[in-house]
Amino acid sequence: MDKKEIAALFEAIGTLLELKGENPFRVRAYTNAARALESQTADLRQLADEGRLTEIKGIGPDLAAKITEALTTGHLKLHDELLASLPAGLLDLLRIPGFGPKKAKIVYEQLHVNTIKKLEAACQSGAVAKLPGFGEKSQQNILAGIALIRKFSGRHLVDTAAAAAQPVLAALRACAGVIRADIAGSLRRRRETIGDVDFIVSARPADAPGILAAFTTLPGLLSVSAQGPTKASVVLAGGIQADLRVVSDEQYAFALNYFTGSKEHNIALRARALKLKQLSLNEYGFSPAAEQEKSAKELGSRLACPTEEALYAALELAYIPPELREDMGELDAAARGPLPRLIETQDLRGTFHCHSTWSDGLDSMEAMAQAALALGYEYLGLADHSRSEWQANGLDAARVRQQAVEVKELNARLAEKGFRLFFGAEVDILGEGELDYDEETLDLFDYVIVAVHNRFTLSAAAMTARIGRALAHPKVTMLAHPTGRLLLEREPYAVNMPDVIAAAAQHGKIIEINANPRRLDMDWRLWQHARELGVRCAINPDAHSVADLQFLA
DNA sequence: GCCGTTTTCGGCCCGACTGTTTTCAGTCG
Repeated sequence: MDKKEIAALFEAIGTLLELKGENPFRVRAYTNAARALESQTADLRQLADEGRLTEIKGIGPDLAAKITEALTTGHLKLHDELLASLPAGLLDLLRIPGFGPKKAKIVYEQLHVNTIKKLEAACQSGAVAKLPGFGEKSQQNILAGIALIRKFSGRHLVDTAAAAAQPVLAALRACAGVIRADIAGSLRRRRETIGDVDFIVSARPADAPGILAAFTTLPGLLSVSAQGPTKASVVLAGGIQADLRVVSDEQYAFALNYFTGSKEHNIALRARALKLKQLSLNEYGFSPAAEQEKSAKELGSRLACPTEEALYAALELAYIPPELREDMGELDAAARGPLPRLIETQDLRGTFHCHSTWSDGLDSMEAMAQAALALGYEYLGLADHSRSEWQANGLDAARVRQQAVEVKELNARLAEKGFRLFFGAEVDILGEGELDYDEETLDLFDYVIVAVHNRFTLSAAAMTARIGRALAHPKVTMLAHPTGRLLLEREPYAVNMPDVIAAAAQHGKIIEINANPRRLDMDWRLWQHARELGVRCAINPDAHSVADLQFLA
């Protein structure tokens, strides 16, 4: 077991103890210990061998013994016992937003509810609203939360999916008989969350069985759910579903395009093929619309397209990069002429939304600066959390002053390398749009990012007005990711984007795109609108560590 | 369960929001 796994065990024990109604400080000891382990750089086994585990802050004699137990036996007796003493589904209930251990305990004890399904039924029957501490509103919120979970269940963050997919792609490309191989689907479109990973391979039919066999026997697979002559489905480690389709090389561009999607983009593309060329488009090729009664596969393509570029050209469209294929205006734009060049990672000269160990970052300011330098960046902006983000170790005014001194010292040393650190902050928008620092403190920063971290349930109009007031502040430079970050099982807050863009235009502020660097997860007509209004948009994903910076690159 | 220029038990670091309360508890970040 490594420290990450042990940290996860401690985290789980904390949750289980909370469900049992244990002493909250004992619970906190486990969660604190989990954090402490995650940020530990030293080798745990070595510390254990030397009897130095208790030197880690938050680890006492008891937890040190548990770490040793986990290291030697691979599991924890306490964890096993806790799991056995509670119904398995109970933990699942905690995935419902706004539904914590205390509420789970109540519904379990009073209604014997121990699964999401039973909880849903209890809400629908009205039984939950009658429980002490619950009401009609809570009952509705639980139902809404369950719906949300269903919507996002089984989705994975793009970096997790990409990390799982890369070795598979490499293995496929190394297979005998593989002519071309690529990742398709939402991972190719670089969505923030990925349902499953699609691989497309072209090969001669004779080579297909070998390729499919290699795919279904990859090391580390959790299971094989389907295997046929041209298609196979497996579950990769981490629970990510992956599909492989093997096609002929003539079909490759069509298959890649079809399985890259999005569905909406495909529909629009097929409609264009029909309307403009009287051709039916599917995953195997173009065929005359009049001959649709024949199987599309059998017809093959009447219009050879060796590449996606050729496919788009056949429809009199400029090439549309996968990141833009959402039917959000990209077809119209591609019909008018070449699309604007997308920003590539090599275009990045620096980034402005970095956290350090001063707040909730994992690496020091100097380590972050050195990493940025190594990536060839010219600058790096540090924007640690403000006072109100206490759980993220947000800085009060006194610590901001100390940090300013350190930044100055670092800059004195980095200047000779042609590198500069900018001193900023990610400042919470409070109440009705006030900022989390006084004017004197705000004056210490080179730039200020304002961010929404609370009151997520405000109406779009109220949230937009609140953001507008914050943007009006003269010290504010930019607004952090205004759609909110799409987290798994979390909905971003509601905001009226055209009005936010108008407010940014009025006050000359920058809007930060805190998403995948090449991807604007928003109707890009809106961004065009922003550009017309003179609003600058910054690709500025927040980085909490050197690893984050490197992932970005 | 951890921590301590509080050395041996008592405290454990916040604040906003929501929904249920008629003065507060649960959840979240």
